[in-house]
Amino acid sequence: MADLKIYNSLTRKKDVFTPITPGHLGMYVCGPTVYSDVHLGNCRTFISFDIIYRYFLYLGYKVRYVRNITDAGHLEGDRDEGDDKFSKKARLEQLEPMEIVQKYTLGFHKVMELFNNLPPTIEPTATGHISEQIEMVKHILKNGYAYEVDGTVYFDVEKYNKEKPYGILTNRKLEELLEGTRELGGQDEKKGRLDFALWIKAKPEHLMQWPSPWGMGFPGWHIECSAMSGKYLGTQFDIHGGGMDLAATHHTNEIAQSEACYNVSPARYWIHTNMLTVNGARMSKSAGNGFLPGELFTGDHPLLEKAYSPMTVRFFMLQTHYRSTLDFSNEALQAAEKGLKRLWEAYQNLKQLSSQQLPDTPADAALDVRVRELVKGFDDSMNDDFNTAKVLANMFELTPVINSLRGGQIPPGSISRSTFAFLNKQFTVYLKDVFGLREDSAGDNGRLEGVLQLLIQIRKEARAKRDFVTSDKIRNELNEQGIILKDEKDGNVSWSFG
RNA sequence: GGUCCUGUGGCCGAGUGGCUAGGCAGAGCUCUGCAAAAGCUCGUACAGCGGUUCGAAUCCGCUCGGGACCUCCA
Repeated sequence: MADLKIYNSLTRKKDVFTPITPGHLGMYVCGPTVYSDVHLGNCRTFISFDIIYRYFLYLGYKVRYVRNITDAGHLEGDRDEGDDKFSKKARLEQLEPMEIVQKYTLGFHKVMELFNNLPPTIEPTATGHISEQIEMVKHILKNGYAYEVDGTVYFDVEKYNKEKPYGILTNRKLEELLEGTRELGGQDEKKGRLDFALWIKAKPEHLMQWPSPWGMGFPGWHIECSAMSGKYLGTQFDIHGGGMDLAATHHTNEIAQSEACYNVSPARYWIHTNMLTVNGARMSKSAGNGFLPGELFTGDHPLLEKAYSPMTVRFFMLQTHYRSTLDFSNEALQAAEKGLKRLWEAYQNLKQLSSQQLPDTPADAALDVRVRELVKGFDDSMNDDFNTAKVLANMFELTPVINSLRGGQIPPGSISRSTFAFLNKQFTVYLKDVFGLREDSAGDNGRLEGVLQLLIQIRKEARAKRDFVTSDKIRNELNEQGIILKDEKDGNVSWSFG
């Protein structure tokens, strides 16, 4: 099999992927902090990794895909003081912190399902792994890379940096980082400005706190990923992923923690997905320019001209490489909607063709070769750092061939039986299994189909009698209901939702 | 200020040193009772200026523009 190349943030180039254990993949992706609704930018990351997960499954790997739910700690701003996000939100909504967690976790899962993302194989929560996190902090303390001040434990970045480069993931030297850091007022307890908390002392009024060797407190905001990835994937595993915004702090600190604890770099390949932007600026919770998936599906947002379905959005994202920023606009979304429709209808035409008899030797050898090359290109493109956009381009090049085969513009038998089988299999597998696209309006199609066939039959009879008043009435009124009838060359009539 | 990424035809977007990306929109044609759909044809783009090269949108330098990170964020 051809090599799979992955752009590795650690080496800043495309590396050939070699698993630690042949045939197995361990992948950790930073999940959401469930104190509010996920917005579309978050979804992009999870969709990107869903495609990566699906591609490894397609390649036959046994994958352990761990994606955490952050439901503890995390202060508002890294000031090591004040409220954590859950307590704040809990007070705001007058709920228990765990009710907040439950509410937004359920919402998150619902959205993931709408986008047809496969669930990870393990989805651990931070609150469920407090003892593992405490153990890890103890270990780091014992190894001398952390210190305790009045119930709070800090990671000693400068000491660590003397032995191992701290900023390797983003290619920065400690001195440069120090220059960029502001003086933190009233933060005397930290020895170094870059030091970050592993464990934080809780004030009595804190809603979420746990006992520890250093008193009542809660975990710092990087340790959970280190503890849980270590627990479920081992101290070193294949792939660690997350949004690009996490690289500079969160992932940098994860590497430092794992090195300080186990003396090993946690992941061999780091994959970072790029941001979703709106009018050129990054979509983020704090900027307030975030779209919620629900607003998108209903079209209920000032910037949206209409509603867009989850599959349109998924397809829209697939048209751009995961490491490029993706700008969100009505025009782009509408183009995606139409493009997906075209692709989907080609797929349906392909299914219609499946029963045809084909020769062993193609009548049109050049076409036969071209089809094979395009289909083969699916794997080649994915092997080049998951180039989904290129795969789609190939699919679109195959679309007129499929449609012509169906419509008769290309005579049957032009391609061989084996080529057709290859096309049929790969087109289907890629569309559904690798890209995870599915029919949007799956619903009451069973009965609707029957009714439509009746109307199509009546219209056909009217047309045979040249009663175009009746035939046009049927077509036009169905059109108003959002159903489009299409007369095909051979006299067949197909329909689709407008 | 520091570390990076990026600038492609009307819009969105892939991309390899030399061969048509693709989608959407637009124009023409074929088919059709008409329409829609489908099929065919059409744009010769790569921020600017230099350099390397037989040859660069693709490599290097500079200039200009956009963005991310350095502070919670996928």
